[in-house]
Amino acid sequence: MTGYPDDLPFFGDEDNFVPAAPAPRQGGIAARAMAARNAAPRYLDGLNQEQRQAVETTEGPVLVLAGAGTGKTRVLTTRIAHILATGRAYPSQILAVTFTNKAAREMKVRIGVLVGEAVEGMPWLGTFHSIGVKILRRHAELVGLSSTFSILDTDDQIRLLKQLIQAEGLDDKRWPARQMAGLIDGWKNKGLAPAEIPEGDARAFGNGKGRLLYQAYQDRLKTLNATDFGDLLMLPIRIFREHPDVLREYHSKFRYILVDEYQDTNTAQYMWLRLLAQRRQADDGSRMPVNICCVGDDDQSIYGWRGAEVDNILRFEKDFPGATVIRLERNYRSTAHILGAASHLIAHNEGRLGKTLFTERSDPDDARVKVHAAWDSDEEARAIGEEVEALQSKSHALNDMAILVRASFQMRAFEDRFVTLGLNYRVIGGPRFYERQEIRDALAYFRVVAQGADDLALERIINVPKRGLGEAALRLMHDTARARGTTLLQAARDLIGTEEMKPKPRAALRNLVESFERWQGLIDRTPHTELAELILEESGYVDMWKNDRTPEAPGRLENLKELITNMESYESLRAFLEHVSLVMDAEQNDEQDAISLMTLHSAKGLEFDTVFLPGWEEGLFPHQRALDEGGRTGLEEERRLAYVGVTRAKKNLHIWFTSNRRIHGLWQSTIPSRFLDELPESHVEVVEAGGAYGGYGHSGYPGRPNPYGASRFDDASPAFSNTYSTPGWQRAQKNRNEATSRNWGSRSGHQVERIGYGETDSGYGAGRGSVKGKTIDGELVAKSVATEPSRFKVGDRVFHLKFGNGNIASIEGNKLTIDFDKAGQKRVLDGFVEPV
DNA sequence: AGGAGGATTTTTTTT
DNA sequence: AAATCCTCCT
Repeated sequence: MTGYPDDLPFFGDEDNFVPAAPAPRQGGIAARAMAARNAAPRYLDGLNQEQRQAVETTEGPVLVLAGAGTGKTRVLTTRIAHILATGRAYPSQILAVTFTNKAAREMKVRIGVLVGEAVEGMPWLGTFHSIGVKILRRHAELVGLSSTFSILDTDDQIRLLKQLIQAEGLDDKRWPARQMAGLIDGWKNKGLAPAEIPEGDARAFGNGKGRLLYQAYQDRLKTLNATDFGDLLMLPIRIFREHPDVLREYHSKFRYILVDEYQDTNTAQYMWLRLLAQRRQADDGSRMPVNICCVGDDDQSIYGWRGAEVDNILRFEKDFPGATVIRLERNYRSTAHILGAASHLIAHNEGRLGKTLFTERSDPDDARVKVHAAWDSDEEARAIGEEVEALQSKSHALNDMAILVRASFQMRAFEDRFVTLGLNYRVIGGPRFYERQEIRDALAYFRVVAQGADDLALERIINVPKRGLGEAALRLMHDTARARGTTLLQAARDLIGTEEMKPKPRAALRNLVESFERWQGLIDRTPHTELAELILEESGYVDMWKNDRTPEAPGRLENLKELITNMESYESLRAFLEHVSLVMDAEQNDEQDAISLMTLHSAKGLEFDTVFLPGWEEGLFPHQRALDEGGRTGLEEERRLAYVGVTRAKKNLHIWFTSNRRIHGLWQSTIPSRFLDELPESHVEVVEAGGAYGGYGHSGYPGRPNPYGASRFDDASPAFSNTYSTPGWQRAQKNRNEATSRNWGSRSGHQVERIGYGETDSGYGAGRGSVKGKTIDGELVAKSVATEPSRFKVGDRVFHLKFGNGNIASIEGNKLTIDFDKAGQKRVLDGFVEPV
């Protein structure tokens, strides 16, 4: 064990923000003594030459280009251990940023192993966001917040924006809050304040009110004493820029900066880093080295859609002149076949820094990458389930296997299958614990108690459980709060003393307000788990679910219990709330043996002996939307995602595609992914259908009954043809086809050869265009309905799929009132009926 | 105010 | 197909 030097003072107190203690001087007696004691530091054992260089080049800017499976995390953790062990810095003087909480956790554990307990003293190891909060809490008043500010989740954010959009007199259908949230997020990722956003962006939303809404949103956040996720990056940047003295504090504090997954940093994160790293002068006027070390792999940049700029990594040497660039190209993870497949695939991308991964493994027994075909997603899940069971019986641990999907909806088929098989599985990053309705409600109660100004939280639970405080009551509270410039809770308090409300809601409101006051009074006197239980009981929230007869109710009560249990490991309600807002994931127990199921995105950084990659079909992977919105860049990002997937596998890799997949409830035939063609034949083996997986599920052939429910491969049923011969749908079809051919026309050579691929016209039309088509359909159909005079006139006889035949009684625009023979009078949209 | 049932939309990936 | 949203009815 290479111990952390005992004689170094421990520096763990995060709140003790003193100017940095001087680091032990290099070459000083103490340092030399330590070096002697650690003559051959064991942590360097087993590193190859490049890795060792990356660990030992502690001074100056360093860029480590680390390909998949080349020991990147090991280098990072060892480097930190090295800095600590050689006495170059105290734990609190190292800033280490990761992207995910998972990665931060793992690094903590691994440094702990290398260095011993000193890792507890690394207060600045975390994600960009968690470190951002820490900085922001310290200096909140500099940006007009108080240090108890709350962090909004996406739900709150959207509700807030919706209010603002409506307040501007805009139609929130035409201008969805979700979209506005996306825009704001994008701007914040670029570090742009409302005044700085491009004019074009500002005009694009809400009849040119984009900028105004953004500003209104920020103002509102300030009065709520709240931030959103983007602010956790933006606001520290603003503080650094506007308060050089604060920035200087951090300059002298952080002696070493390390950044993981540098290829995924967005512009705001980049600015944040540069502000911290690009100091010019030390306090005594001498030039200080910028000890920043960024580790990344341009081939694994998969967060472009979130604003990540691969450019940051390509530009590193310009930003930090004199940087040492170290390449890690020796792969320790995968077989030569898997590595060969991955390299060949990623070589189809342009604009790479270019690395050549190699391995010294060569075992003739290594399996090639296997490509399998299935009829549909059910067969795919069934066959993979079988393969998993077969491996299991050959004593492979489920823990060593993973299924990596492109989109989370794909997970369901596997979950269903594994439940039937009784196979343990673990969903990683799936539907998150803290995003469940009951958990969010409970948290909203806690937020109001802990942060009385949290209007959004109060709004969320004001009528949950039902207390007769509906829209009218809420509107009154809002108006009062706005008129007096107070919080919603204060407005409620004021209102119960007046006659403005009807007696019934007023009593309910009084009851609630008094409860909150009582709970708030208990916050410092009662253990927080106890208080939490008390709140959920007294508010009637628990009873609400106890009385709920839906099948989910018991599960929800379970979740609430688990929530309370989770809270025990935090010291206060506030600490817990902070954790939750940053880490939306509850920790999972990886004790028992289970196969992992997750998206490709959340698989980055992990590895498994056996990996299954289902759903390699055009439109799904590469995803149609990535293609439509990102063009060539989008395609390349998808390819990098495929590369990430392939390189997760150590020994066995199975890739699957199906001929049919259900998209939005409709079966579509699909074309195998172009990425399959980009795999090198020498490393791939195509597993013939038939054999073990042959006879399944080809139930759609005409003449055979389909045991799996309706399928469009059966001859179209009357109901089916009815639905799809409505004029609205036909118009949609026509538009879709036009849109599709436009797409094809504008595409470049690469796709042309694909056309011949899918011989079935349904594969081409339905599979490809459908996603895009739908979006376009929506608009075109809506427009034509709105502007054209109705195709019908009063008295027409029409047919409706659900209600049968009837006569049109009256027409308003595209809405028809129809007297149905059987169903009586109904109002129905024009597109849903057809003339008889 | 609240519920029922019909209409509409949804799914890419995440801190 | 399922979840959410909306409208109308009680």
